[in-house]
Amino acid sequence: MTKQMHTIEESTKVFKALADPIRLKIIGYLNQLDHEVSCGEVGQVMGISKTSGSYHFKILQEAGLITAHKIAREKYVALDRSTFDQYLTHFWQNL
Amino acid sequence: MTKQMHTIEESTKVFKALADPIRLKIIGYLNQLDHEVSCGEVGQVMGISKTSGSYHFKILQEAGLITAHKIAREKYVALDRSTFDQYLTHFWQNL
DNA sequence: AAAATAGTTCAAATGTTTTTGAACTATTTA
DNA sequence: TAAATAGTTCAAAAACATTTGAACTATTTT
Repeated sequence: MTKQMHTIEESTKVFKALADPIRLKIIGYLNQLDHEVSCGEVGQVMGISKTSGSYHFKILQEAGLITAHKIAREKYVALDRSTFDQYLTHFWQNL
Repeated sequence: MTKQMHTIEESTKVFKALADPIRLKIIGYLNQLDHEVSCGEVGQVMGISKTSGSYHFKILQEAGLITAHKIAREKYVALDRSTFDQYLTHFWQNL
């Protein structure tokens, strides 16, 4: 609720995470589902290797764009919409 | 006014343009001024070489984030807020 | 006309991101 | 217990982005 200020470094990290076609497609997929899914499922749908998937999910997670938690063998991810709101929909308020 | 759909490639180009600290600072500078300024002035304020400035303005322009027009020797730039609105403030509508 | 100024272009160098496959950990199934 | 499955890590390779300086065009000033 309180006004958030972001450093240039934080903003750069978020926009770098968004600046890749695979990651944008992952975001689009997670958006239309709107519930948690395993990394493996997403990777299959995207047609990428598990190593590549692991790399891209790490980038998204470190930017705060997805949340993740492990259940047994599997890692489940979902969009963190608050981060999108802060950096994208409220872009001008942060600059 | 009409609903705009963007390809993954177009979105990637815009987010790549935003994914750099110098370019984010340029955007912040142009935002607070809210009138056209020459590339030279912006470059000086940012403390970058004219070659580097030329490169960054090209990236921003090709992404549609700034408009530019030449008057004699000088190139004047300003933010194109409609592009920011389409890709950032209306991010979810485009996915 | 010569010198200065604003910006672009080019190629080389440097730096960063992404992909790949092999080896690994942890969990589940047979 | 052995084999299969989900995901991570690592280092090397490949691909891409950025910086640099020199050479260039076009305009303005002296």
